[in-house]
Amino acid sequence: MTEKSSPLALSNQLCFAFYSMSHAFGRAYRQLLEPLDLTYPQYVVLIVLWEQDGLTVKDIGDRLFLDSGTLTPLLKRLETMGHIRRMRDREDERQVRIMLTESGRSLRERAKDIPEHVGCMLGLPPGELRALNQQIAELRSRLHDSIPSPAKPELAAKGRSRT
Amino acid sequence: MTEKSSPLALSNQLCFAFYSMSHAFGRAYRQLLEPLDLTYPQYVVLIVLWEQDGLTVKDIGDRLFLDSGTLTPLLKRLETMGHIRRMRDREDERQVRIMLTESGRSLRERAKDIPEHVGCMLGLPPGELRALNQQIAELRSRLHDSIPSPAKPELAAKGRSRT
DNA sequence: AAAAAATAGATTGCGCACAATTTAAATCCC
DNA sequence: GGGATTTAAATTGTGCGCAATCTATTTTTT
Repeated sequence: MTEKSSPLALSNQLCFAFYSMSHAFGRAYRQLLEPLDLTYPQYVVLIVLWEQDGLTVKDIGDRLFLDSGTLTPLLKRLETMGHIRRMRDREDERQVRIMLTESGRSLRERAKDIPEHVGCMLGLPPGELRALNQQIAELRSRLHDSIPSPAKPELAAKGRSRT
Repeated sequence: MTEKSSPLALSNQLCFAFYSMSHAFGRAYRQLLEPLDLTYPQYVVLIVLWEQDGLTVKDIGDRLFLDSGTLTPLLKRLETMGHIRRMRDREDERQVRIMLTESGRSLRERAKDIPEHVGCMLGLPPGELRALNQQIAELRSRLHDSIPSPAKPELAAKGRSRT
């Protein structure tokens, strides 16, 4: 077995393909988001809130597969920038709700061309993009299902019990 | 246009698919690598060195699309753990060469079943895995080609001039 | 030969991402 | 009603990942 065909060869590691591609996306988005003074994770959080305002930190974490250790500092920075407000839920004070401000809402208009920009960079027809998106979402589910973890993403934990 | 079919909808963001999948890989590998006391990026660097010992920091950076700000601290930790040695090149003192120690070489034997483990988690036939790997590598090249950057990965810069 | 330019690696600063732990609030059980 | 358990968010600690800058060395240009 040559080095190139070894299961350990770098070029055979699907994980590295995703790792490096994710960083390449990060670098591409960094330039497109720089005029909005946003980082890529901040932009992703705003996308979630543009779809549905008033979500809790847990809601956002479930959608993005991120935990509160990552989200709390990030949301505090967005609040400092004036794009959101963080408020304890009146009915359940364990929960913090995230509301968009006028400034946060207005960023959506400025961001609306970004996906098309990136689509041009990739040169991927919409049908292929959707197919790849769907394939990756399925693989992600399988990985999530396979990871024994106390803080499992909600949708993976449904219907499953752990011993 | 409904929220779900908007170009800004989270479920339509290929970047988020890669971002979240990369993190899912990280979590999966964390458990498999914990017995070897390695982080995922350290493991990826070792994979490169198992293929070819004695590479420079720049060589490793080119292979992994990482810069020296990321690699230098990581390599120092691997050195502290006793898995590698860092040495200035005798002929060109700008370059630092990375040599595996006996400890670093022996980790390869312990790591050899990890890709199969992950393959089981994904449930992807080898042919599909290779096809996906190749498709992602192609997309990564296109993204790299599209990013105007002073520190462009070497292979993207070949044959291209910038004005 | 000497100055200028380029290259390689290291450092600084900042923003994540995650595991583990802590704090506060809500729910459940006796 | 009160204690035990669970849940949500925050905090602590650590390891990246990147941009910008700095230092040292090599190469190129004058």
